[in-house]
Amino acid sequence: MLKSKTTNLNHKRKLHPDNMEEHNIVSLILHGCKIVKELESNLESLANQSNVLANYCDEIAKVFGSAKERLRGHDHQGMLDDHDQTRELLQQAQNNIDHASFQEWLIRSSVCSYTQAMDINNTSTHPQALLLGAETRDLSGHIRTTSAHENRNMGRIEFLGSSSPSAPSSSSSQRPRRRKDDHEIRIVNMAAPQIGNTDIPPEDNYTWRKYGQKEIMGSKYPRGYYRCTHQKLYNCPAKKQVQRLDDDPFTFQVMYRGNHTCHMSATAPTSSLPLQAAIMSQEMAAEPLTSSTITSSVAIGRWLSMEFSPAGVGGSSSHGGGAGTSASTKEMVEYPVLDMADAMFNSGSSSSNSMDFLFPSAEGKPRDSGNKKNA
DNA sequence: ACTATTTGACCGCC
DNA sequence: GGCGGTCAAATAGT
Repeated sequence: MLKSKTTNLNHKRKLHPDNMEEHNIVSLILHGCKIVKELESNLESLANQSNVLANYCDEIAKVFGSAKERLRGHDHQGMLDDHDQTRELLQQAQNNIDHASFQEWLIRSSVCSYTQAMDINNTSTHPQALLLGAETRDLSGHIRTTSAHENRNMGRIEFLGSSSPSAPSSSSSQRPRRRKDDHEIRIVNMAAPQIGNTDIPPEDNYTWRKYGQKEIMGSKYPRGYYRCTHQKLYNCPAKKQVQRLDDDPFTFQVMYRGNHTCHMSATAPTSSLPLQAAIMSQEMAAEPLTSSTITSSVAIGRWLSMEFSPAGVGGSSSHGGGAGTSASTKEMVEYPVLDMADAMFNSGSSSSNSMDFLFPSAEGKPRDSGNKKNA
């Protein structure tokens, strides 16, 4: 009857306690950038010293690999939400490194080795999947996705497709309930925040509203039920269920159901950045997204997922609405990466911060009116 | 005042 | 009938 509020769990899910880690990661990236620059400046003189070059490459790969890992483990905690400091630090990185060489490095670097991850043709890629490096394949209606590389179960993603061949007949009850809708189901394992409130499900750059929690038979931990915050406003059907794994309480299993349609809203902010437009179009092809919720980790996930790999992208007809098209394969492949680099380094004259691409302002996020009860 | 979360009840499906 | 998904009143937080 009367609810006893458990206030200790009643924290807002926007808490991002470890700015320190964020700072460390960016510092790591900065360090990597410096090494790249150093290598670049010495490249000619070291051209015949393969050992030294190899050491440089190792170091670069190590530094960025480490940053990558920490980003992947960290972004779920929403670190990129509060990014003024990050923005500033990356701006320093921008000043620290030559534009063209970084573009080239981006293309060649192991940071972009999320390769298999990226399947632009795919039509059901979740941003989180992109971030975690998911590969998707259409298996006759049964789509399954797994992490391209990740030893831990974090990042493992499965696309299960609709599991309800028998659509429920629309109920004639007073409280019509839709059950087992036709939306595809995607399952993602995500690491729990290691710092702060580990009860908080990892961020996935959407805004969710919890509408239920249930003890599940045979499971140690309850399952939380969330729906898109914009469900009411934009009739967005996206939902997710979050549950800790029995054998690994530090991992959440997140089941996504339904695609976000809230980006359709005319109120959703738009971007002027060409790359973001390209990303948007890819996102649109992949999965409806609200531009207001394309936040940095998604952008970075996209970015990191890009690779100079014609095989991976060449056949994509849905590649970038913004990119126009009949460009050579290489151009088409490079376009997103170069564009991203352009976005980063072309200080441009526009007042808009080029870092906005990576760290869009939080103010763009519309707040939802919520489903107020008609008491 | 408004929004988000909690939680018992309700309901559909197996 | 049991389980899981959802509803919605109560309540906490801002």
